[in-house]
Amino acid sequence: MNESIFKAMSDSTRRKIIELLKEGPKTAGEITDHFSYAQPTISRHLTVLKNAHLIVDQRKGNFIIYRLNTTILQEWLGWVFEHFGGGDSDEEE
Amino acid sequence: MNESIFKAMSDSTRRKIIELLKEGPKTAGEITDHFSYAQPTISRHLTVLKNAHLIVDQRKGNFIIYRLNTTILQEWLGWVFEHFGGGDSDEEE
DNA sequence: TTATTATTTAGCTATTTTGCTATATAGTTA
DNA sequence: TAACTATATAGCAAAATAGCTAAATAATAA
Repeated sequence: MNESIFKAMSDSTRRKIIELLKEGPKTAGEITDHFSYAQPTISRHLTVLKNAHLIVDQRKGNFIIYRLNTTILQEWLGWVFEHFGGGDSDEEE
Repeated sequence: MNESIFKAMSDSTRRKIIELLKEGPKTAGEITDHFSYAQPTISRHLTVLKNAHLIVDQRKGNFIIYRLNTTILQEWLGWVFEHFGGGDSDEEE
């Protein structure tokens, strides 16, 4: 569950896609245009992000619009901080 | 640079190792004992974490002591938050 | 020096990942 | 219906990952 998010996040192209979608929803084509990879390659990256529930898609005529799933992203950030932030051996004031 | 950290973080065993080391420094053997993987397998995970500079090692006689590199971890958390936290389309108050 | 202990490194296999091209699908337009 | 557009899926190849066992290394102890 978190596992699929970490895996999704471990690829730099996918991280860039997430940053793109922070600006707002975009079609698959618009996303593809930001990269120099073939269209199916980006499509599969989108699938990975979708399987991790980090993004959500919605058909609109011919296009498919992707948008960030803010909730999941925030939850993940929360989890990451809980587990890796604070509470070190050496940092006490 | 960040890439190697994300890759290191994308494996659940390595994340557990980091959580272990948050309790304090441990020898490779102590770390290994927490898992059911063969000792060389854990050793390689430690190498991955070391290459990402998330942990640091120090020989002490026969043993090798691993400790968390708190600085790098904090930096990474900061980066993650900068890039993925806040600033959504939908969340304004 | 030899043996023992803790750990890493080498080398192998199976699986997963990431890219590609070619093809299929869904929707729109003529 | 036929053609066109946007996107996904299939299938392949190369590379990376994660596990294993066996062997090497470094330090200590006898």
